[in-house]
Amino acid sequence: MTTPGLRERKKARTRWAIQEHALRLFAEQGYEQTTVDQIAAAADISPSTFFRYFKTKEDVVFADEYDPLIVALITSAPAGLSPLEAIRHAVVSQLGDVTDEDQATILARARMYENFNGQTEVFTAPIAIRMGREPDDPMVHAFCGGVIGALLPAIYGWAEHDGEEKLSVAITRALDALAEGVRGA
Amino acid sequence: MTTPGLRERKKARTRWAIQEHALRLFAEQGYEQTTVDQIAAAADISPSTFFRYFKTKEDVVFADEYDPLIVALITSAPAGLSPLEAIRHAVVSQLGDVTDEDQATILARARMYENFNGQTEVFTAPIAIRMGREPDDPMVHAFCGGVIGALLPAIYGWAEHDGEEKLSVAITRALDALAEGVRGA
Amino acid sequence: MTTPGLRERKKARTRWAIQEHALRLFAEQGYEQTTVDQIAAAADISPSTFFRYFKTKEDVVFADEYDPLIVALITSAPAGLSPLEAIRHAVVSQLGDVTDEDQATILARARMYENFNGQTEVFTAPIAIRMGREPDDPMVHAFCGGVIGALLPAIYGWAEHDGEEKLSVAITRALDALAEGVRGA
Amino acid sequence: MTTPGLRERKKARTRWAIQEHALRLFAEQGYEQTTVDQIAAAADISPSTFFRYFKTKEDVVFADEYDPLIVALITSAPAGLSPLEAIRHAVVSQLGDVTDEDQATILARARMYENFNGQTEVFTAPIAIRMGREPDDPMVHAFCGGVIGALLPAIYGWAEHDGEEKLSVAITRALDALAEGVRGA
DNA sequence: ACTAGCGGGACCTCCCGTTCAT
DNA sequence: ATGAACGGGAGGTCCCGCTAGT
Repeated sequence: MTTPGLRERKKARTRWAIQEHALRLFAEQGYEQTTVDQIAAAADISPSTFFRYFKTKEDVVFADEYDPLIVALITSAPAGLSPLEAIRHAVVSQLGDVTDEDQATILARARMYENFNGQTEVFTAPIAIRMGREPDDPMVHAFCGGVIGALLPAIYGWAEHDGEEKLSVAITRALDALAEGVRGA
Repeated sequence: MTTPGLRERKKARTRWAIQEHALRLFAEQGYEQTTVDQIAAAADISPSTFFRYFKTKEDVVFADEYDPLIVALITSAPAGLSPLEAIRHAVVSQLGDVTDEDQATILARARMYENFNGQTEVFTAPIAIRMGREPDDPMVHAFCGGVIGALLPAIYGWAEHDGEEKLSVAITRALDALAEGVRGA
Repeated sequence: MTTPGLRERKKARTRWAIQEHALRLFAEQGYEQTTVDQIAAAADISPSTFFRYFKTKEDVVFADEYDPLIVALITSAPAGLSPLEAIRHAVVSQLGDVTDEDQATILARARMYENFNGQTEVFTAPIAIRMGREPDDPMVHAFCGGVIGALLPAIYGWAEHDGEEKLSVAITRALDALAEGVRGA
Repeated sequence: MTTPGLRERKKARTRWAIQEHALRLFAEQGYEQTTVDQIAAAADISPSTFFRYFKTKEDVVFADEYDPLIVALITSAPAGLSPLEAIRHAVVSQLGDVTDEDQATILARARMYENFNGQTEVFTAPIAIRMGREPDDPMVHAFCGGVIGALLPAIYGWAEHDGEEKLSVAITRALDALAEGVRGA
């Protein structure tokens, strides 16, 4: 078992170059506005090579080799922490020393979130009132985003099982799970 | 106050037909697999008419006239409820008597959530262990979805303001907001 | 024979409104970038009404009621003038008191000329050298534009008659005609 | 200096085939009446390949590799010739042995000139009278085309500089430039 | 009658899979 | 085996003719 050969190193470099340029372009121009051809040109490879390294354009954003780190951090968080605290611990730990490239990745991912932004207003507007805050307060967005994030997989799971149980049951369970995870059961 | 005239009624009928068939097809074949031409054919209109009513294919899913109802329900929820409980109250109320069309809309929206599913595993896997549940337990997904939902707007807002404050601060605040909203401050 | 009825006046006003807004939009955004729908919206009519007044989008630019004036001016120019001088006389006379609307029309027409600009370089570059001027000197462009303008109908006429005579003959005649008209024979 | 390789040769052949068939179809059916799909079918390629080689449909007509020849011919024309004579010399030289393909290109380009034909009548009608010729005499068209060709860039340049000087000044200069170039100053 | 709306079709861009030359 | 070129097909925009409501 020798040190990774020249081929492997070159492959890694190519992969890194693609991601690097793709994320930069996404940040500069937006995800939809950036074409695979542009990325390929920037990384000085052919478009087909792009697809050799990443199955789809989306994969550039979501292929992340740092994910295992988060997994490890959550797993190894102190046992007394609630799930929410464990995640906070892990995320904040990892993001403490975020490099420039990581920033680009994060930004690119976040940009893709724009697509989903539209429907949050349904919740943010009335909730802002209830919380006594402005409708564009980050805390309102965070909370409403969290609720929606909890609802979506519930609805999706319900839809997949085609109504075996009532939707309201699934939703109630999801929001309970959110509360439980936050509180620490 | 006259009757809305044939023109308006026809327009409304067309719009409804497009949405109806689009959502049905999305449910049957998936969103990506359904083409605008298919929708147009099913609704018995021309593809260009489709784009007259909805600027993009996505818009069919996210144009929802029932949203105001949710807003009203949250606003009018009993004052003592925490934000989370208020939302639960509103959502469950509205979904109590969900019609078939609503179901289709809900399902279609949820299907689009698939795109975002990829990254939840980062959290679900280790959290499932901490919660003593299976990795595909709906409650694990609900909680992790909620956390991600809270994180995304925080990250996005941070990216937009280009690092005025540390990312870890923004994230901490977001998770606190989630906790506060859940608990009821 | 009464004064033009209300209907006629309204029609004239509509026509004027269309042209007015169209030319304004062309000037602001460019011809290609302006859609008929935008023009219709600006003039507060429906797109189909637009086509009732102007057969095509192009026609807005080229429908010009002041053309007869130029014809009259050229015809009535002093007899001793060469053709070129007669045209100069007519054009300069009319353009002496150019209104704002006329300016818009002129500008719009000229913008459409952009499409033809590409091929002038073939002549301007070497001719600039021969004339001892810069390649973007207005006089170089004027002369080369003139030559091309004289060549095109010659070529086109030749193509239409499908080579009854040699192309070089047609071209020679065209350039001679240009010289003759300029000099005044 | 190696042979260009199969790849390059094939590429050149494809490009040539597209242009060949496109120009033929333009000549047969007119430019507007010919669709890109038809051209692609005739050249036995896919429509998307068409757009790989030419950014727009128009580009097929205006992409011309023979232009450098004209430049060279004008540049190397005898020093004593007036600009007009130099151009005549160059054009007639090149068109002396015009191949069939060249003919097609020329014809196609000239056909596109049709779009601009409309406004020449303003000049041709009265000028024909002054020149003592028929209104459709080729020489009348050549001369008037030349004048318009000279006027257009002047107007366009004037519009671009937004009226720094009077339009009549720009026009006078343009017509002077035409005269000067024709006469040989 | 006048005009709003729809149909049809062209243009052009993009993504991604596949084929074929090197 | 690597990668350049191509194919196929969808999305989205625009123009303009035609149908049919007011």
